[in-house]
Amino acid sequence: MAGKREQNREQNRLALIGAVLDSVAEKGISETSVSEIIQRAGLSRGMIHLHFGGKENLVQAAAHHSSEEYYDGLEALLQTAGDSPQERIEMIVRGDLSERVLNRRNVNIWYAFRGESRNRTAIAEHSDTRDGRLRGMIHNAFSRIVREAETPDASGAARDATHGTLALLEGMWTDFLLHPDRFDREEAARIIFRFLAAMFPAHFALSGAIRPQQEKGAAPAAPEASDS
Amino acid sequence: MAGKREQNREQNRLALIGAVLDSVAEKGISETSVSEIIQRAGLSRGMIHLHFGGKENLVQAAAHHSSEEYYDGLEALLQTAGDSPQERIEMIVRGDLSERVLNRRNVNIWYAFRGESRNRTAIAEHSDTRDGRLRGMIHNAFSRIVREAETPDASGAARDATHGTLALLEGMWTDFLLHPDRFDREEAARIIFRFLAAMFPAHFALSGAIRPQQEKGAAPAAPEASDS
DNA sequence: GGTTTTGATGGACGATTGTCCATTTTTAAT
DNA sequence: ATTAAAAATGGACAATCGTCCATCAAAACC
Repeated sequence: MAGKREQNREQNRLALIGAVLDSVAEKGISETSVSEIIQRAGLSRGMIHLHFGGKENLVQAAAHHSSEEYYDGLEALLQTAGDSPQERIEMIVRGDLSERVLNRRNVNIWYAFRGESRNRTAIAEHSDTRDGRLRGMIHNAFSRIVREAETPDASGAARDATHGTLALLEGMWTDFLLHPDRFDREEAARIIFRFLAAMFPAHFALSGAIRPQQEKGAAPAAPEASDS
Repeated sequence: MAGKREQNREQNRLALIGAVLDSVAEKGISETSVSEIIQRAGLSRGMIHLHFGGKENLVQAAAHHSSEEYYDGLEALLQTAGDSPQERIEMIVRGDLSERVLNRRNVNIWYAFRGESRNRTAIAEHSDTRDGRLRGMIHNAFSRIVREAETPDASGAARDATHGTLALLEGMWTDFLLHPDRFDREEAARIIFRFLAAMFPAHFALSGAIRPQQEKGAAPAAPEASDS
């Protein structure tokens, strides 16, 4: 019953948001003008003001939307993971490095917004939200690992492991941003697990699936389906 | 000697570059207009076209300048470091996290340029150059460490340690970008060394001042039934 | 001191920016 | 079928963008 009226309305809202994200991913923020947006969305000039009250709010909504998409993808993956903390961490790491989450489009959008987040308050939240939610997921898992392991200074160890894992993931994203061609997802995951295995050998040494053989075997480079 | 003519010329060139960097750090790239730049530099409108041929080239020169500054700072620090590879790595890490290098101004500039680097070729080089040079420094040190330690698969270990350390540093920078207030340099360094100590206990265990907890006790009997 | 040379100035210029509204079109209600 | 309401249109508009050049000021040379 949604009403054709409201249905179209929402559809156009999403078209505008999608157009912003496409343009930001492809041309960058500075070249994402109102003209560019409405052309991509195939809508008229006034729609931005009508639906969002201005370009600024639209960009903010697009940032929020992108953030939600990122989390939906990650949490969907997490639901398919087992209950053990090491399984959850492994799923988070592999999910965060998977092609669905870590691809040219998302990385470009993410870093474009970050670069401008200084001024745009609402966009900074976008990054903060991600950080906060992801941190919570990882920290929960490490807390359990550390508790089981009866580590001295458990809370500190969990905190440091969380902070370190997040930093590693961030670094890998940056790596992908700067070298999308030569980026290797398997290598990125292997390195993270190598660090984790060194810190928690009982939990990650085997599950990490670290292959000692890293002769630069002609691993079939990921197809790298750079969209857009 | 220098000629008052040429002296002023160079001085104005630098004033323009400095104005761009100040503006980018403070207001972001999108708000760094020609008017903004010449106002900060206290020069006339035509200077940009005269000295750089256009705004685009000026911004590019500013990115290059910022990159050089970063490296000068880091290499100056490195000269005061000892010869041992662990000393050099520790100096790089602490230098990269020091207030002289990692501060709001630099981080804002760095990420602002990164966010737009997709389009601006020359700015992408700026990031690449940093990456290439820094990677070389770190990799050299790890190669020596790994060689001394007679690690199996030495080259792979050095490569992974380099990649991981770089990713950790990048992640810490991102952390600073998003939370400059609550960022803790000591904590960041401690976490990195904690990871390194876990990987190379003989080299970093003591200098890190944190005892790695990886030594499993006599009665570890992992409570986890599944693969540990 | 006069002349040449070059750096520096600031306004003119067309292009493009984002906002806003009078108008038209479409859907829902009567 | 008619009316009321809402959504969509596209152009007008002032403001701002970056470029460029005619003009001016001053350092360098003779």
